[in-house]
Amino acid sequence: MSMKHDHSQAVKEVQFELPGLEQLCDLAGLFQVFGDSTRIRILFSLFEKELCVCAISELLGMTQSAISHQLKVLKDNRLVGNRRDGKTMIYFLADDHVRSIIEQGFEHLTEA
Amino acid sequence: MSMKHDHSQAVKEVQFELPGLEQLCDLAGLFQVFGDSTRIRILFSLFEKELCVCAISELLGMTQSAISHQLKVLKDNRLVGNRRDGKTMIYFLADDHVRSIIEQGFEHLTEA
DNA sequence: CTATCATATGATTAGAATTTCATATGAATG
DNA sequence: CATTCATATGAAATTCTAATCATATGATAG
Repeated sequence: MSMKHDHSQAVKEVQFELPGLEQLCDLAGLFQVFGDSTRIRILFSLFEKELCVCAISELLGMTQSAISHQLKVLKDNRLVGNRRDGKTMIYFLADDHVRSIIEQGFEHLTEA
Repeated sequence: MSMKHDHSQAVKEVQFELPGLEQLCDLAGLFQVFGDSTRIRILFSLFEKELCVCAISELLGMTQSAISHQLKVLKDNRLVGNRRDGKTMIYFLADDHVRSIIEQGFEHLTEA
């Protein structure tokens, strides 16, 4: 933790430019939502068209409960929206930012 | 898990367009790396200038060990590179993709 | 070549996160 | 209004993750 050689100058410079801790935690929190294969698969599914919970669980071969829980996470983070249609609940992508974030990630993978 | 109303058509259509499971898992894995506040703070620090392990741990107020462990994760995922300079090890951002991914995330936060 | 500094790493531990299971809610239908 | 379908949710259980602690490695200086 402590150190003998000096870098207080570099530390001060960087510290000055660094965004606040809270903001950086929020950002990490956002990426964390994308950082789960189930949620990523849900988001990709919704790229194509809006879908009900039932269809998503069938599509991904997972239980309705697991999907519902993850949809709640996505909704709490405003990455998806939903509307009721009779008994079923239809989920859709909240906005196109979601697309661009995911596409950036995809590029990083495919170019390396 | 099973369902009475029919959406086999929607499921098939989306299934056709969906990337492979392995690729989606890789993508989730990439975002997971960004999804930790310590790692995000390290990356932001490196936005400004390259830094040694010691400087980063001082900057973030965390132990050298914790920082080293996270730097390893970042390096394994090719988000940072490093070079040795005498006894110290200098870390730097691997490429500008890292910047654009993070900036996309930032925009999503600030616009909502 | 011994001591010291800087970093890396393995194992453990503590805290999170995700799935499962059971059950509750809410809407439609007869 | 009782039943069924679609979804939501709380709690328990299992799996993962990140920080800590102790120690190892690698480089330099004396």
